[in-house]
Order: sequence, then C-alpha cells, then structure tokens
Amino acid sequence: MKRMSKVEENKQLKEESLYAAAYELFTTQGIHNTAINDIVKKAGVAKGTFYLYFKDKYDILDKIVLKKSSQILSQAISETNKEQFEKFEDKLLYFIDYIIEYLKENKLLLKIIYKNLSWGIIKKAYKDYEEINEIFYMFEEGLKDFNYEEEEIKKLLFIILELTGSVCYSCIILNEPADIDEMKPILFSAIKKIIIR
Amino acid sequence: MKRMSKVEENKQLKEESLYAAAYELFTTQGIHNTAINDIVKKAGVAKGTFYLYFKDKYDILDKIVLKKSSQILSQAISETNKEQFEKFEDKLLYFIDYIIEYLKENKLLLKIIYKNLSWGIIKKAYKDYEEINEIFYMFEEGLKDFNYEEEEIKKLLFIILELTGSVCYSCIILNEPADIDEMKPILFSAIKKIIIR
Amino acid sequence: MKRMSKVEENKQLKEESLYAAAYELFTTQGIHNTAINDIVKKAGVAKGTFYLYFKDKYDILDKIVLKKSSQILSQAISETNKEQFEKFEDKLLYFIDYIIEYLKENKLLLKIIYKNLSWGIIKKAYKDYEEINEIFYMFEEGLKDFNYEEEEIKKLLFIILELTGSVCYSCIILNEPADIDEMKPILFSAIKKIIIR
Amino acid sequence: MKRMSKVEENKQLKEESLYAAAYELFTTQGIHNTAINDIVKKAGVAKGTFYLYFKDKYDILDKIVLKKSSQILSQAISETNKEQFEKFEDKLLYFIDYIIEYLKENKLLLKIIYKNLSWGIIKKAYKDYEEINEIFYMFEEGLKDFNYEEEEIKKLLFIILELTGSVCYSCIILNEPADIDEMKPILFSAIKKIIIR
DNA sequence: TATGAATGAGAATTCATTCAT
DNA sequence: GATGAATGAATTCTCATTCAT
Repeated sequence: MKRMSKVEENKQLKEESLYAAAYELFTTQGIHNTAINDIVKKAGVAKGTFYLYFKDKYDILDKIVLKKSSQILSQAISETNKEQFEKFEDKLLYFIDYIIEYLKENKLLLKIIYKNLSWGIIKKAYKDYEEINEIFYMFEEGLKDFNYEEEEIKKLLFIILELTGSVCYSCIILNEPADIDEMKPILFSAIKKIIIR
Repeated sequence: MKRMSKVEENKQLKEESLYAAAYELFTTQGIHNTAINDIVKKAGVAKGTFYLYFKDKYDILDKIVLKKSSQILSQAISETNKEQFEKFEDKLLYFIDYIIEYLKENKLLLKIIYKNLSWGIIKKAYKDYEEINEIFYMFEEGLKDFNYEEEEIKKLLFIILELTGSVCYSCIILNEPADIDEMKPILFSAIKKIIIR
Repeated sequence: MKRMSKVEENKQLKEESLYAAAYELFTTQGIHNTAINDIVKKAGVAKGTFYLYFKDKYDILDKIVLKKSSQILSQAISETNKEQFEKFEDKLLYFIDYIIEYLKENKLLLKIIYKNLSWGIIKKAYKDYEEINEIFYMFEEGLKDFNYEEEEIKKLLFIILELTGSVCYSCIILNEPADIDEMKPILFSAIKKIIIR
Repeated sequence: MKRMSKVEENKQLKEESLYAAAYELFTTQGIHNTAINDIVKKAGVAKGTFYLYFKDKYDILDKIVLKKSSQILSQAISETNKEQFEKFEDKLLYFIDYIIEYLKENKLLLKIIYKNLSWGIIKKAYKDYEEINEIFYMFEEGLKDFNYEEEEIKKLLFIILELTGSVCYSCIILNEPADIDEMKPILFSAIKKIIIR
C-alpha cells in the first residue's frame, strides 16, 4: 500500500469513522430512524464533513451494503477454496453454509443488506473484489459435466443466491416458517436438485 | 351481508378512498415521497380522518400490502382451480406463472409488496382469505405420492414462494440478471426439480 | 331529595361519570395531557355529550376544583366542630392539621387544586356549602377577645389559608425545603403568632 | 470576561432575542396562547433555531421563570443592602416591600412566575446569583438574638417568602380578598409576628 | 337528549442542506 | 478541507368543535 500524507490519512480516518458510525446506527436503530445528524455525532465529525464524502443518507447506505455484501461473498469463496471437496455439490453447499452461518451471527447486518444481496450488487463487486469472479469460476468448473451454457450457469448461480438470501432473511430475522437450522436440510436439498440437469 | 346504515356506508367509503389514494400514490411516487397530506387530498377527506382509520403512513402501507398480496394469491389459486391439469407440476407452474404474469403487469405493486410477500403475510392472510388454504391443500394433494410430511410440504411451499418472489423482483424491477421471460425456463425447471423427491 | 325521572337520573349519571373520569385523568396524567377525547372515552359517553354539560376542559376543571376544595374545607370544619377545644388556637390548628393530613393522603388532588385553593374559590363555595360559613364563624367567635374588625378577620383567615396551601404544595409535592411533618411545628407556631394581636 | 468570537456573539444574540420574544409573548398573551411560531417570528430567527437552544415551550418558560425570579430577589436584596436600618424587622419589611412593589408594577411577570417563586427556584438560583445568599445572611444576622438554629431560619425564610408570593398573586392579580395595599398592613404585621420568638 | 364521524386549522418537530468562518 | 450554526420547508399529528342522524 502506498504511503499517505498526514492530510490524506486524516481524510481516510474521517471517512472510515463515518462508515463505522452509519453502519452501527443503521443496524441498531434502523435506517429510517437514523439521521445524518446522528451519524456525524457518533463519528465525531462536523455535519458539513459528511457532505464532503457522501451525497446523502442513501449514498452511504448503498456503499455500506456493497462493501459488506462483497466482504461476505469474498470471505466465503476464499474460505471455500481453502478446503478440498470430492464433489462440486459439497463445495457449493460449504460455500452457501458459510454465508448462512455468517448471517446467523450478524443478524443486524442481514437486516440491512437482506434483499440487497442481489445480482446487481454482485456485478458491481466484480470490479473491486477479484475473488468474486471465483464464485463464477467455481460454478463453471463444477458444472462443466452438465454441459450448461455460460448464460445458464449465471442464471443458476443467481437463482441459488436469491433463494439463499431470502430464506436467510425470513428464517433468521423472522423465524418464519421455521428456524434456519430446521430449514437448512430442505434448502440444501433444493439447491442440490437445482444444479442437476 | 348485513345492511349498513348510511353512516356505516359512508365510513366504509372514506376508508376505501383512503386505501385507493394511498395505493395510487405509493406505487406512482414511492412511499418515501408520499405524505399523509397527499393521501388525504387525493382521497378527498380531511387530514384528521386519516388518523381515524390508520395509525400512520406505515400502518396503511402494511394493510395495503397484506390486502394486495392476499388478493394475488387468492386470485391465482382461484384461477388455477378453474383449470384441469394432468400432472401436479403443471398445476403448480400454472399457479406460479399466474403470479408472475400478474406482477409483470403491476410492477409498481411488486415494488411495494416485494419485501413483504413473506410467510408472515401469508399466515396472516389465512384468516381472511379462505382460498389461501387451498394453496396448501393443492400442495398436499399434489405431493402425496412423494410421501412428504406435512412440515416438509410447508417448507417446500415456502421455498418456492420465496424464490418466485425474489426472482420476480430482481428480474421485473431491476432486469437483472435477465428479463423475467428469459428467466422463466430456469425458474420453472428449478421449481420442478425442487418438488421431486 | 326529590324523586327523579329515569331521564333525569340518566343525565345525572352521565354528568357524574364525566366528573369522575376527568378527575381521575387530571390527577394521574395531568391537565395538559388530558384531552376531552380521553375523558369521554373513560366516562363511556359520546364526545358530543361532554358539550351538553361543560363548555370546555377548563370548565370541568374549575368545577372539579371547586367541588373538591369545598369538600375538604367542609369536611375539615365539620370534623373540627365534633371536637371540644379549650382554646381557639387549638381548634384552629386542629382544623388546619385536618386539611394538611387530607392533602398528604391526596397528593394528586393537591397538585391540581393548589393554585386554585384561592379566596375566589372559597367565596364561590359560600353559596353551595353552608358549612364554609362556619369557618368564618369559628374565626369570629375565636378572635372576639382580640377585638378584630370583621374585615381584619377575613384577611387573617385568608392569610392563614394561603400560607397553609402554599406550604402544603411545596412540602408535600416537592419536599422542599423539608418534609411537611418537619415543617408543621414552624407552620403551626407561625399561625399561632399570626392570630395573636 | 473573555472576548467572544463573532459566531459566539451571534449565538448569544439569537438566544437573547428568543428569551425576550418569549417573555414578551408569554406575559402579554399568555403561555397557552403563545406558539413557538410566534416566538421565532418575533425573535426574527428561523423555527429550527428555537430547537437549537430549547427543548420545547416549557423549557424556555422554566428558564425565563428562573431568570426573572432570581433577578427580582437579587435586586431586592441589593437595594435593601444599600439602606441602613435600625431594626432587622424594618430591613426585612423593606426587602419584602420591594418585592411587592416590583410585582405590582409587573403584574404580567407575576402571573407567569407566581407560585413558582418557590424554594426550589431559590435553591437553583444560589449557583448563578451570588446575592441570593445574602438573603439568608441577612436573616441569620438579623435573627441571631432569637437564638434560632440554622434549619429554623431557613424554614422561617421559606414560610415568609411563600406567604408573600401567594398573597401577592391573589391580591395583585385577582384583587381577592382585597387590594394589595389594603393587605399590606396585615401581611407585614403577620411577618413581624412570625419572626419573633 | 345523545351520538360519534368528520373536520381542518394549527401546533410541534424534524432534518437535509448551505455557507460564512 | 473542516466546521457547525442557521435555515425553513416539509411533515406529522392533535384536538376542540360541529352537526347530521
């Protein structure tokens, strides 16, 4: 990483503290109930400073969601790649399970990113997070025996991630229609069936 | 149905016009951009009247989402039951397709109910909308050959509805990762695979 | 008491329940925080009915204060007259003490009448509560040896009641500058000194 | 006193103009009839500015009452100390008379501070107004021949101030049971009697 | 008399955004 | 770049009062 001037460092610090404050407040008291005033107070910067870095509340929100979502996916694929699997489906389920367990431990995060863990986010993340590509490569490699076309693979991946996301939200946050651990067998079985041609 | 007094009728009318106005405004200019002032003006009632029927903006929103979601499901199952199908999976896909087509035509509605077409809503709807039960009966009947337990059937139904909902939102509203019509074959194939033991 | 028609009885009942509801609400949640809506709901009558009996919130408040204040004074004098006293000052202090003890047990009442236990109220009460006159008679009789003029007696009575009222409020409600029981000796001594020529 | 920056000066100015506007409006048209809107308009500041300095209408009211009450007491003791008196009771009555005359000239002020000229206020005022302590010193000094304990002196002071306050309110505002000037002889005589052991 | 739905003026409060320092 | 006081439009919500039934 490049050396930064003191000014540069200070800027970085302020931005970071704004991110941290906003994340904390969004997750604990909700997006609706968080005012920019609250964010800057918690971050310990002046109100005007917020506008030097972000357009408005939804700008910082989007950036947080993108950041956090990418981190999860990136971590999940990275952890998955550390392991050895006999079959692709085992690898995929390990990956999915990693995400689920992560969200189980971070309910508040899940609450704000929930249906935003969308394809749009993933596409955006490609640029900044190299590892995200590997999710697709994993799929491509794993499914090559089934002779899927590239487009189909993307769609399958999309469907699986959407399903995982919405099941997580419902089961982890609302506990409906069942606890996430009770739901896992059905979810995993569904995913396994989906990828088979 | 019991005859209503003029007063009772009038009350009903006011409430209805508030629902209609709020729905219209929420879908066209967004929830965030709709003030209670706007709603009452459009409904042609006094501001105070709003608070006679609803606690605040989110109260009427919740009630609208519940109403509309139930209506869609109710309509879908009712339409499905009018037809004859050879196989259960055809019936199920007809039902799902009805919902998708409905949402395609009502993007604005989809936008506001999407995060709310949850199992919780469906459970609430049981009370007021008899037909909702029939969705479960259809599943039970259709899946009896597979020897699923009752709990498993509920979970399958949940998974399929969640998947449908989130795919609809992403593909219809965001057009990501593809148009809903392009997505349908994959989605339907996934659903078919999911129900098979 | 005259026999009442059923209609008459019903009216009386409604008025009473309005009084009771308003008193309960004024004392428990404050005058400021009590709306006419709250009163009629608690009383179990329609909103319009309130206006058949009272002009507004302050009308019923005034009437309650008058009623309650008069009751206290009336009760105090009546209880005092049941006893025998050697000296007038003993009688007067018994009377004052009765009031203090009563207010000690009815802090909430004290809170709402305090600023209203004024001479004005007492004057009004003369008409409806015969016994109130007896307070003045007691004074007249008790102070005759001092050769006070009638006007002076009235003023002394006024001064003693004002003093008692404001000391009660401060000591019972605010506990400032001391508890009412700690304050009594000084208060009583002051009163005794005041009446002596 | 420290020099203030322009910004700091401006802040002070705004706060002052809010105080002045609120005081003017509270006294002339009543607390109930004064809206925050009226205050800010009169003060020539934006509505939001009000909330920068005060929580709500009752916050500014409390602060005004505290300020004004302290000022009166402070002025009264300061004026009293300028004079020479032979006897303590003359000094005390001069002090009380100063207060009465002040309130006679400021009926509107009396109306809003009236039964708030309480011990609680005086205690709070100790911190900001040095001279308030002198009231107690005057009492201590003046009563030393009577051998009162410190606690008793406080209570006597309290009783005399309460009595003065409530008599002023009733006689100046309501003219009940008599004009304040008619009442003075009795009040002064009462006070004189109270302090004598 | 009694009702209670409807009214709508008006009060309180919030908050994103600006801009002089 | 950083600050934070000031803004004032926008919004929510209250509530006394009326009046047709």
